[in-house]
Amino acid sequence: MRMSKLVGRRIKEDPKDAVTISHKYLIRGGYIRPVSAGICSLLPLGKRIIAKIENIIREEMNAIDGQEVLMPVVLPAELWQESGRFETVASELLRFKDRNEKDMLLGMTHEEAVVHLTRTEVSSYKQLPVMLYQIQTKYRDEARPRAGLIRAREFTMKDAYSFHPDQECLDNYYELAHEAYVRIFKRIGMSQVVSIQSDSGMMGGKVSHEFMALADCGEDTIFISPDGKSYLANKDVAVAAWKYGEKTDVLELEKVHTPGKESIEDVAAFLGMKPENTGKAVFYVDDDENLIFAMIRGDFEVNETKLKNALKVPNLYFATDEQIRNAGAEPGYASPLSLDHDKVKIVVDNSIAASSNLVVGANEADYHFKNFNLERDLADAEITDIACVREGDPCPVTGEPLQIKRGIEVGNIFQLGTKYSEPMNCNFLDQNGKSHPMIMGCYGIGVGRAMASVIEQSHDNWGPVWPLPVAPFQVQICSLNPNKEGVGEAADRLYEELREAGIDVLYDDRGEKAGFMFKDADLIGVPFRLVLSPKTLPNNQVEFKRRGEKESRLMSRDTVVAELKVMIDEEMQKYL
RNA sequence: CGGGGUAUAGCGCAGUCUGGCUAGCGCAUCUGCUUUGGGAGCAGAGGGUCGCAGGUUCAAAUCCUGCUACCCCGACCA
Repeated sequence: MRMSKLVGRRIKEDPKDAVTISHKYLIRGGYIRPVSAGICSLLPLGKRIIAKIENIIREEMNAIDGQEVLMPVVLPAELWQESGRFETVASELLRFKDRNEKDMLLGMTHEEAVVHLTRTEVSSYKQLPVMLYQIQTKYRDEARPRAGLIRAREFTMKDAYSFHPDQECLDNYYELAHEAYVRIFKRIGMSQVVSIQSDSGMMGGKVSHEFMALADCGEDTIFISPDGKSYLANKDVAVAAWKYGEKTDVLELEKVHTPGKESIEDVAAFLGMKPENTGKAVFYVDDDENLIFAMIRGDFEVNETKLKNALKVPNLYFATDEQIRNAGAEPGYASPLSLDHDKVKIVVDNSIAASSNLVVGANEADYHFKNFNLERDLADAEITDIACVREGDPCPVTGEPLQIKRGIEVGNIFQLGTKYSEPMNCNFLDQNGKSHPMIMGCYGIGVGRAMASVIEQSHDNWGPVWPLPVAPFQVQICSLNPNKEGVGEAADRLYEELREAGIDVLYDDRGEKAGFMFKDADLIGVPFRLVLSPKTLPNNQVEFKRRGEKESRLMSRDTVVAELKVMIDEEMQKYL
């Protein structure tokens, strides 16, 4: 590619709206252009990178017997009504009507579509297991797109779906898919990707992992053991080996006057105690307005994801004061004592069960009780873990203090089970001619998000430093003073030779000032740079520099093509 | 969906408070000359529905009303 013809201008200044590194460089380098909030076009440079990422993904999916398909972006609502998701998924699903007033939607994920395909094409145990995948545009009507490609409304996704006759087969394949994902991210050149335990959310299913690119701008919070491998989990599901201290003798309940002390900190300070000597009450309601009373020790926060999973409800909302009063409790002074158990579902954290003589509300303004003990005062409560892990809490595996990191979710894998196959009648016949729903897994990768994540992890003050396997070009030629000493003609010849050698080469033939071309080259981030100039060409030499390194060195013009081929091969080996 | 901010040339901005010459600056673009090792200089040129719609006024980028879009924080997020 000749730079004089390349569409996509470089921009000298940071765009005012961009906050993250990847967003800035994707705009400044001429990789993407925004069209609307969370919607953008890919320019030639961006498209080249995306194509390389897609090909790596494709190779690895094919290597685990995946078959590539392409499903529609526009789907009929009836398909989503079969699974029930047309109603349950909220406003991220863009719905519309066609000219015949038929309900349609833009696909945001394709479980329904792939089940539709599989139930018509696959019916025997002899055909299983099978995995279908596609690389396709998805649309999610995000409430708040941000950070360029990190959270977009329209984006490219690789989504794969596997079908199995039994759980063991899925377990085995899930492991294969996990290994394929590890290879994919290594080949893309992301050095810091971890697979963590995660919540499966609206996708359903039990076992799931997220692949997180560690980056400060990431939206997800991850807890990691200090060794970086013993324990890794999303904050939504993270657990810790909490030590709650010793149980002590149960004391008599004692009502105390605590005027105006509503918060845990105020009450504890007023009574000369610590937050961990108190019990905190948090009220929620679910979609059916059932009231839920969650109780946890004062020094912890309730983890709503854990609570949702414990209650098996999709959504929880903070209860209003009115709803709390209707159940016989007093906001700010709510108590597990004297609650109407018929009107409220009670869930208690392990921390409460493990503690003695806590301060709790008295269900009466300006009063608390001392010496609450679960086993005496609330014996029938459901006890489980609904606590948020805190930084420094002991790792459940090693006991070391857990660390917090931020991550960008670039991929995820789920075991779906029969969540879709059962309601949608995706069945197969076993050896005995008996019909069973297929057991499913699904496996996603955000392609654009992966490109942005590579920049987040691989850049310097001048632009991205692309790993060779995904770089838009492998080699860039800068021709300085092309009208002197035959530099221009020599650069033309070198460009042709490199192309004939099968090397992806970008040729800056514009004859701009050196600094101008170098700045552009930095923004394009091509791994290998060759400079031809009147300074070295008369000696039959070209300058060679790796992107990201300071030092350059001279190469003989006669051997440069061969040397580059070797270097490219060696460099590619590092990512396998 | 709640809170905050912005909207003037392709990009970045000034001008708006206090209404008043032909709406300005830097970068980018085009022409010519000089330059050429980390975003060059000189000279010239093109480019605007001042987000949209109403209103006030002799006069609106500027004041008033409504709307829209975009960005940031939060809620939400397979």
